[in-house]
Amino acid sequence: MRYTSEHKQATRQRIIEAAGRRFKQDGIDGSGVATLMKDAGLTNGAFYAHFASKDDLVANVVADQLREQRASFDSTPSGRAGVEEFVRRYLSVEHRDSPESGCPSAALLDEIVRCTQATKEAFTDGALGVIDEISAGLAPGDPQSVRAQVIAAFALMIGTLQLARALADQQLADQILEQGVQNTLALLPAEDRG
Amino acid sequence: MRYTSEHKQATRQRIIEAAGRRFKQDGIDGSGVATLMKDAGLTNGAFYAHFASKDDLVANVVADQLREQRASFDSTPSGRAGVEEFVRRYLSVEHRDSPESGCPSAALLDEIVRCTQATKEAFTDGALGVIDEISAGLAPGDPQSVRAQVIAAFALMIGTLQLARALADQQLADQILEQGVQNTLALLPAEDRG
DNA sequence: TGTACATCAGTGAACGCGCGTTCACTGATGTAC
DNA sequence: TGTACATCAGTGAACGCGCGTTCACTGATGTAC
Repeated sequence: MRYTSEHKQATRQRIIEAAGRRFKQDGIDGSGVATLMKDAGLTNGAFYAHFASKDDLVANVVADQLREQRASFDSTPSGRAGVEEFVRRYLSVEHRDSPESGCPSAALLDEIVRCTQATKEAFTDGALGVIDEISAGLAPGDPQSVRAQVIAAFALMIGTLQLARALADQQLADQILEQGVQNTLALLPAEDRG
Repeated sequence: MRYTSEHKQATRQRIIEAAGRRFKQDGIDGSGVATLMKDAGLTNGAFYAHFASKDDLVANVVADQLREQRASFDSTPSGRAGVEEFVRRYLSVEHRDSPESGCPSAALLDEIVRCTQATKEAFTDGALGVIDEISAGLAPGDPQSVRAQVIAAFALMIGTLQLARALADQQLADQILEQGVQNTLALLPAEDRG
């Protein structure tokens, strides 16, 4: 089956996106190459025509996931209102109950810590991209002025979502999400700047 | 080798503590039973005399880790000063660089999400124990009044430590820890109550 | 007190299985003539 | 335009390995007499 180079690129992207969903659902260690390829509608042997190793895929998936998250924020309204909407969606029951289509940091952060240097670098670049995107939304003229607050808000959202997911008591988890929204909004600058 | 029942209990505890360290370093999925037993100075076959399965061990490790964390907080000075000391130690470079002897939530939270119900229940009970211990330290007469703030502070500390560990840029990670201390202290009640 | 026996924590080899990875092969398409 | 050939994305079986788990066995200790 000889195809155009576009075709191969499209397949590669399909593998990366399917792996993103699977990793967030079952963990990186918990997802085998054969399963990932089946998710993408292929057999295991084709994997190494696209990636040098599973570690190589992981780094690409992390980069792609954060690029995607940045893009999703880019399409929300700018300014304080947009950020508030983002925070409420992030700390929603829907997001808590659907990790496979949600934030890669909340689902994978402590596995990423144990990954290769390349993956950690992909995470660093991607996470700073997301943070700068949010900062620019809040303070278009001077994103640096709010960056520390945005990082703190992001850390609080990640920790809150992880806690809400891990708790066996659903009512308590609901409460924690609600409180999380208030606490996160309080950490962010009240008015648009710049 | 017939021993007293104390001996068996001591061995069991040794396995649980060794597994705690190993899990926090290499992840739950990343730690095999044979490795865990070798860490405890035993061979793999003895494992099933102590635990029904690896899942059973995981639930016991999670419970033990949080009990330990609660006890470590119990031994810090009470009141706002003690909590501040706790926060600074939690968000220190030493804690960032030694996950194997650190907070189980920061190292394992998103793996715990994917564990059995028994493990999530062990986490829920243990985490509430830690949170109530901290709350009681801050407001001895009325811990409930500060519980939501303590939960938010805990979530922020977990997210911040995970971010600091995942970032490939160490200088940035250092900054994030420092800012994390300020933000966490700001979330907590300023004065002792009760 | 001294000896024979029962107990059972721990050993270490083995089980089937899924892991990441390799490789000989297939066959639809693009290209050369 | 029609045909022969080269390409190479994808197939599927196989590799050695470590996984979680099982099991026949060992041998130091506590107990019975």
